[in-house]
Amino acid sequence: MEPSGAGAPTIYDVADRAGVSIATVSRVLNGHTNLRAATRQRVMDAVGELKFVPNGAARGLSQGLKKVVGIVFDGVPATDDLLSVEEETLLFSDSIVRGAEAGASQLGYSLLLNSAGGSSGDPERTINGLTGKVDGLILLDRVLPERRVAPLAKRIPMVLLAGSGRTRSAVTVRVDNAAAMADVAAHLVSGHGFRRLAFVSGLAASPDSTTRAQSFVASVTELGGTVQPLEAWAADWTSGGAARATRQWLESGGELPEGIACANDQMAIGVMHVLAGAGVKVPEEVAVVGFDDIPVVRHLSPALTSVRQPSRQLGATAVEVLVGLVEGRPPASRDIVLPTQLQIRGSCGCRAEHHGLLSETWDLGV
Amino acid sequence: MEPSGAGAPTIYDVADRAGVSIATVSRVLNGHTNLRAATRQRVMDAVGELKFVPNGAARGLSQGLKKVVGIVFDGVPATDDLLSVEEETLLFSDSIVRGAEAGASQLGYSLLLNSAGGSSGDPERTINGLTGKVDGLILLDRVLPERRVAPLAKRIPMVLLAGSGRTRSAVTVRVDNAAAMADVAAHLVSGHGFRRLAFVSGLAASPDSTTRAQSFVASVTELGGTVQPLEAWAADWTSGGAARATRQWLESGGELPEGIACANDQMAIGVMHVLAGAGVKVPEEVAVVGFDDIPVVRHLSPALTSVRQPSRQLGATAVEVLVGLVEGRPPASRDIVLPTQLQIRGSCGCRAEHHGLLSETWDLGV
DNA sequence: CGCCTTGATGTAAGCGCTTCCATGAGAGAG
DNA sequence: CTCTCTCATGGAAGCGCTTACATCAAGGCG
Repeated sequence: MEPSGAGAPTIYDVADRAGVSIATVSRVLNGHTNLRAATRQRVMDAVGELKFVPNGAARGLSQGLKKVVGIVFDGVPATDDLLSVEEETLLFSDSIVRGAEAGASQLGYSLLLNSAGGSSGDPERTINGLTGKVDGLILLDRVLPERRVAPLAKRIPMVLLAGSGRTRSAVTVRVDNAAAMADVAAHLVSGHGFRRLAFVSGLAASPDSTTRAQSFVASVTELGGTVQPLEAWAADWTSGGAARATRQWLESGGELPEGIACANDQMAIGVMHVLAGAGVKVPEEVAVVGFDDIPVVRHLSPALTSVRQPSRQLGATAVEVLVGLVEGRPPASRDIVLPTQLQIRGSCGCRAEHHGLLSETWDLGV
Repeated sequence: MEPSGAGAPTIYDVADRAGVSIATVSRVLNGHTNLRAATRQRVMDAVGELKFVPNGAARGLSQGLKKVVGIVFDGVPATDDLLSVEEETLLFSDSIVRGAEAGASQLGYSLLLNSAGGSSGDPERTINGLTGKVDGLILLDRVLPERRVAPLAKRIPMVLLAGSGRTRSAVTVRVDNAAAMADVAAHLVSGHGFRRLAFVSGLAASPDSTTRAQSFVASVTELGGTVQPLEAWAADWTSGGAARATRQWLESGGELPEGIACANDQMAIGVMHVLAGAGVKVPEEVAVVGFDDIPVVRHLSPALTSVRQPSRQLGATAVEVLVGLVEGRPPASRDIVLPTQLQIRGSCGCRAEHHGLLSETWDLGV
């Protein structure tokens, strides 16, 4: 095998073989009209015989359009035995990526995958370099602080995925955090009749966390409930952090709320872990609700009630909007919001606990 | 924003600004020696001021090297509510992809992601089109039948991931299925002293399945055990299929083996499901072992003993080899084999069952 | 029956970059 | 002080493709 397709047939070879000019070949390749059927056929034959595939680089150069969009997610440490709870998070971005890939290929684009941050070095350098290889860029939340986004967005079409929606510098595609937490609040307060609630937040710097917190507090209050001080239940997105916060609250004699909503599932798991250790029964004594609906939460006992995000949709939509931007079509909105869905299970008190091998959501298709 | 980076600075702009020729700019950009320090500095300044990023397409065209490799995995139905066991499989290819991405970015390459098959139409067309955009291709097992691989591999550097290793047309990177099953056999026969075993296979057409089956049978036999007829326990990679096979065996009065090894985890889950339904205790009456070590199996009760594959490694290695191929370095071997590791848990009888909220492998880092 | 129109095809420029070759300016040697 | 030789730099070709423009043949019209 020659180093890198040396000797691959070019459009000239096809033209020679078909006895036409390269312009004609290009025309049939691009589906132009105004071509005699016989000519088109001869060209197609030559293409087939030579197994000609147009060189994407040349095409990109001459059209100023590479038909490639990039997606950047936050890198994770490159250990192979990452067996902690946090591994489950990956599924979230992976499934966004799958959605994006599907969307891209449907539009005739390819998806360039890049992680940034983590072990991959300076995210800004990485992203900047990418810029030359793609027509547009999708940034997952948290790969770049918001103020770094603006200058980049000026130079290349860009959409932010799962950002706050408050960024003015780029189009955002995200999930309706506020509505989701309103749902949770409604279910807990109106549905179950709980009044005294708590909210476990992620890092204070994260827009996702603050939005969820604010919306939860607002909704609960409006419905006549109260939320314990957010600071007391502040954590950092990890199960460990949430466990620590929960333990401190209990040990300091804090009153047990009737329901605890968490900004993500990992933290809900941490909370349940500590509660179980302290002999507090879920959901009998306190209800727990998560966010993200990562797969594993269906297998906890009780199974965790959680907010499901349309992650593939998120990815597909982001690509659609981005390609629109690239091709000069303005987006319908600068802030595109997708709906979530509350997955009700046992941890809020809605269903019996599950201790079996498999939960009922597993369809074995037997 | 202009449609697609129109007006982005080019190497000419940089040259003008720095008062040098484009050749010189190109040299400093590519780290050539033989440049006066002052010149280099002026160029770098201009690059910085203009925020110049070289156009990848132009570069690719002129060097005949795009610095992009593609990875093709098998597409899945694009439903967003794919809540079945099979969802967990995704984690396997996703984590290969992550490994590949890491490997690529370390080598200065980018990763082009593509699914083929499934809802994405004719895989061969997809892959063929990709050919023009990349310098080399990684194919995950099962995206293309082996005989279709050869002609493609002739035209572009290619590595097969998780293939049989018997393909002569392309370099293969895979896991040591044979050794893995030998480990399982050894553990069951020599470790636990079982003699009467069974093996649940995947689709007969899959090299992964046949290799695992053969190796298991050979090892068990050599160690003095016996394996029930493979045909009786033949399934199709899915939990439903395995459940069906198990049920049939039991209902037809087949003797319960002392241990059941499965070609993947989904099938192990299906088997355990049926056993539980039939009142057969695992691991007391029969041991069950899986393959892949997907995350969820740690949360079954009993937790499933399974073979862990170094999936990130697999991806990273594939990229390394591929880039070597692209750059003209022949691979160390045409068939690269990575080791697996047997994760011992409760389902083979090694540890107490786990009914708690969390299994002990979950490190909360509290 | 010649002129203008229309449709099919060829010609050539140019996309932004790398790189071979040429050029010119010092610098050391004679 | 002139002659090579070296090193830094510029000139220009060419990578494979698209596309504006030129060309040419055929047909409709007066």
